[in-house]
Amino acid sequence: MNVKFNVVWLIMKFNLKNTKEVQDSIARVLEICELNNLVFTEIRQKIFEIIIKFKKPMKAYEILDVFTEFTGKRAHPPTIYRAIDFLIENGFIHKLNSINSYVGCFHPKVHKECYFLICKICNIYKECCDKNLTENIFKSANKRDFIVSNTTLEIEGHCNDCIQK
Amino acid sequence: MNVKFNVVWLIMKFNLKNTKEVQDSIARVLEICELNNLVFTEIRQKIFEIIIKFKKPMKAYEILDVFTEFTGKRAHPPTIYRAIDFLIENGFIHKLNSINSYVGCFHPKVHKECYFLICKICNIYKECCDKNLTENIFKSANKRDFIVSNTTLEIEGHCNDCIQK
DNA sequence: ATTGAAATGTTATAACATAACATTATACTT
DNA sequence: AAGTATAATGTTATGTTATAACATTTCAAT
Repeated sequence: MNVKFNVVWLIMKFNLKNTKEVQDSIARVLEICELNNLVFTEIRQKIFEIIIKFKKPMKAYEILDVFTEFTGKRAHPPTIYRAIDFLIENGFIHKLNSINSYVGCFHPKVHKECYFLICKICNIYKECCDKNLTENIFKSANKRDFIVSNTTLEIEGHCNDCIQK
Repeated sequence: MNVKFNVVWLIMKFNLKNTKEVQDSIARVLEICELNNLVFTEIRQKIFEIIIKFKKPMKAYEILDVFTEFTGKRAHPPTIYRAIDFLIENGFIHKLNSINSYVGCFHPKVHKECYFLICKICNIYKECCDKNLTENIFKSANKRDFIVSNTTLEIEGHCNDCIQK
């Protein structure tokens, strides 16, 4: 499938804009890399930027297309997936398993567990932390003699904006 | 990849045994189909049986191989995926998005939302209902002006048996 | 300068899933 | 019972998501 037109359209539409939120997240990531001696290469930066600025969950091959578009040179899937691995590993982005997509993290390293609201209509997502809920999940699992290493909580439904319309 | 040996080995090992739990679930599903005029065809039954008796999350192509093995005639992916769709739609099985696998439901239609514990070591899963937790999730989402249509909660970690060892 | 580890480039293919259309089964009407 | 509409299945091909494997480059530490 030729996703190109679609992606270009989306880039134009959202222009990968630098909101305050996005800038803060990027600054925070740079800081974390500095502090932890993580090699935040050109490729990893570009890919992180694309994901965080896109504001919607991105498919790996969408990222690939936008990346290629941006840098001018043809990239291959492993390039994207390697960067994705790095970014997930360090908590800079998250994968939404229920829709095979990737989203930027707006408070990297601050939280251990968060969950996601995904609007089925506008496709926008929201990253949420709820300490109480997280504790509740751990407790529920522990009660069943289970040691939690990582959780996936994804909630699909309709966001407020789309309900209004 | 030739998954055949592996699957045969697994069938022999677990023998797709009819535990009380499995029997109850099958009986319950038959009942639900009866009540709701659902067409529970041979194919759908066989595939449901394989999944529920397997006791571990199954990949679609594993199901395909076991199904082919069982029925003696070569099946194609759409056959499996169609049955999977039917079974999920009616709440007889669930998909674990985080590991692209399918698991049988041990209390079909009784619950609306449940969550899953997946042991990283032995690969066994446990389907759990926690009314309190479910309510908590809904509340947390509603607080953020979000109307929930469906949730995915998958918890990876270590089960008690594997911790003991 | 040398070298060793990490990152990237490149090709190929594995793993997961569905589109599209042909055929068969079923159950409902007349 | 024959006709017919709908659902289910068969079949081929292909779309989508992700990784293996090996070659090359980069870059910091000695």
